[in-house]
Amino acid sequence: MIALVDCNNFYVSCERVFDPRLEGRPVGVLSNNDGCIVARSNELKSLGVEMGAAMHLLPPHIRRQAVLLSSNYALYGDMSRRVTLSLGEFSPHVEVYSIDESFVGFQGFDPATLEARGQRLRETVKQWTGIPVSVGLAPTRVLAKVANRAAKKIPAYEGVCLLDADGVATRSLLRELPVTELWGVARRTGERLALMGIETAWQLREADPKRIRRAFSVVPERIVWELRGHPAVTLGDMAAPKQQIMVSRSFGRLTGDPADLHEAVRQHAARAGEKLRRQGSVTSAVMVFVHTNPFQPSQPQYRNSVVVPLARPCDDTRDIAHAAARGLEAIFLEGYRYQKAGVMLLDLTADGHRQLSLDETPQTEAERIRRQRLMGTIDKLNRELGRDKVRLGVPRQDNAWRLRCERRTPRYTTRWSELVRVKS
DNA sequence: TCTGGGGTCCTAGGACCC
DNA sequence: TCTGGGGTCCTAGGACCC
Repeated sequence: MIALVDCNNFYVSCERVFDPRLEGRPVGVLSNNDGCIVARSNELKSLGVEMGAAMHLLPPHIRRQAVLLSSNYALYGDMSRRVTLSLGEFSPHVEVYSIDESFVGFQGFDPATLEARGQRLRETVKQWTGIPVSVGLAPTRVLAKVANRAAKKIPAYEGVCLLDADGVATRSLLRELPVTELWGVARRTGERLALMGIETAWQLREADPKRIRRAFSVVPERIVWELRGHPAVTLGDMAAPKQQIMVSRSFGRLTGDPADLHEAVRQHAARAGEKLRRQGSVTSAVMVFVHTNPFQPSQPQYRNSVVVPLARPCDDTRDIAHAAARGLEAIFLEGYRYQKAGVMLLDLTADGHRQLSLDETPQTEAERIRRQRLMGTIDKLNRELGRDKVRLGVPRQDNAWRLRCERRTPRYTTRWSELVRVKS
């Protein structure tokens, strides 16, 4: 059996841990740039606010009632880590699936004890971190997702729902569940399944796996097997190094100034370099992209990207930033108002496995070590003194690409200076 | 004024090889 | 009238996730 442990309305719950006045009120957390809603309390859901709703399109009466906060990723990331640590007390098999969800393996545990374990897990996480979680237990990951959904929605479960492969509860839940509510089935697949007469999870479970595979691919076929209780979905090793690293942001306001784009791209390149070194990889190609605001079709539209190969795989921010700058020059056009720029590192390999190409002069060992020390020192200073204490180049004040985040709460768990805030 | 950011996996199709 | 067959590798794009 496997448990899916999912934090309830995670970002909102994090905010509530540090500000109990938010309890019982409609609370929303906004995306970067305060653009749209990415987390909602139950009270906000009841007001009919959809996930992803654009902030500037919210009706005035909702804006008056609701508490809308900028996202505080430093806080959420740290709280997530604490929840994960707590889960480790209950099983040696914890797969962190996202910032607010983990699969916890209960292979070999006495099934009769699982519901009680689930309850104890909930209570423990709540007590140790302040975060409420729901627990779905089932023989497969897809069914554990279904169980988790039931644990959240049906009060009688009290936050913990255990489903077996073929029980009465499983059948009745699957019969009621629209197929697009399943993990791995979204709108596109849902539309095509509907044409085949498959609209509920139960109907998909009863479908012929071969037929599903022919019509789609192995992905939906695996879901059929999982619904029947045969494990077919295994997660890749979540701790494995990323195969690509992306850093991109929408700008705080549109800009056509090349200096703005250059600064943004340089910052993104630096952040990407940090991520790259943290996982001990090197990159051999840097992709840069820019685009205008697609939500303003009346304005001239432009989007472009370019891949800049590196002479030699590296993890040096200076090389990455230089390549990114060249890429930007290649695709930048005057006369447009840009909304977003991004940097992506491609062709990642483990450091130490880097290959020399035939025509390059090998970097001397001393030079390599010198670079490594420099980057290591910058990363260390930034870790210890706070992000961006040391960086290449200093952005101008009031640059257009700076994020808007006017409603961010203090980073309670990672910044002393913000924890002790004296209001005058 | 104003609409997020960062990933993975799979498949189809082209290039290329013998 | 007629133009092989099978394999690998790579890339672009689709679909999905939170």
